[in-house]
Amino acid sequence: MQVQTDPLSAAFSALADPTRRAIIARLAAGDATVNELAAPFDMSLPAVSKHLKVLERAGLISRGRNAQWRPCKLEAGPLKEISGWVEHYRRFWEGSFDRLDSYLKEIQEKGKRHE
Amino acid sequence: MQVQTDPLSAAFSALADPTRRAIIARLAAGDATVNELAAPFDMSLPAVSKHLKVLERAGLISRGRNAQWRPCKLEAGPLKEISGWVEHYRRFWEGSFDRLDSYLKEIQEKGKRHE
DNA sequence: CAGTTAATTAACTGATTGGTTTATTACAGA
DNA sequence: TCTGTAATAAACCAATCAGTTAATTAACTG
Repeated sequence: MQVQTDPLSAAFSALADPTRRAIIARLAAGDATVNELAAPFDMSLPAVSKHLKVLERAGLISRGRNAQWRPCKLEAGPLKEISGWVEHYRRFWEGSFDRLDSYLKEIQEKGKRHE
Repeated sequence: MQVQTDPLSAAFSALADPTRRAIIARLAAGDATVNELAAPFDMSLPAVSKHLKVLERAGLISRGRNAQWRPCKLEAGPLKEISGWVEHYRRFWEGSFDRLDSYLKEIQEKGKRHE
């Protein structure tokens, strides 16, 4: 199961599945248990459990414990990272050319440090 | 190769790879040929060609033809879609109000759920 | 035409993904 | 302590992914 990818890749990968995005959307309305999250899907419970594990490993959700229920909670950190990443390209669907240059320079610096 | 997924999934999936994100970053600085794009990577040319195909199928790049070169060009439509999707969750990483809000919601639900 | 360069296709490989069914763990309540 | 419920783990499977090397297509050049 997904070994040591960088956080951004893990987040993108986790969101590249409609089921998992639907789970995120559901959690935006409030915390929910695994069974509650699984209800809308024509899929076994273990399958949903696996999706939740993917989301958890990507940091997109956290899970608490309340008796035998494991309430899931949306954690937006990775969403913020994705937003930050994609916003650097905003000029490509709009008109302004600000801030991209510094981003590219930053990337170039990282490359020189071999990353 | 990747059969008929929805556009958003295809875009997220395409971006869930550091090599492909680096290619996107490079193309943000201007169009480039396959060899130019492949240069920074310790990877065979066919491997890069495959990455480009993934990006193309996701609509993130387009390819023209200039003699034997295939200039690649960034297409930001899918990036805009991702931006739109993720912005729906902005409230989850802005402000401490939301954390308090979900905390209160959680407390409240402890009493009335699973009656 | 022959030779070179740019890029893709083909065939193959090992790892990962997304789902299944069955078994197991953890807890609550009578 | 026994039973039911919530959830995960284990084992398995087919499909996809990310890379390789070797072959092929397509275009320019001498």
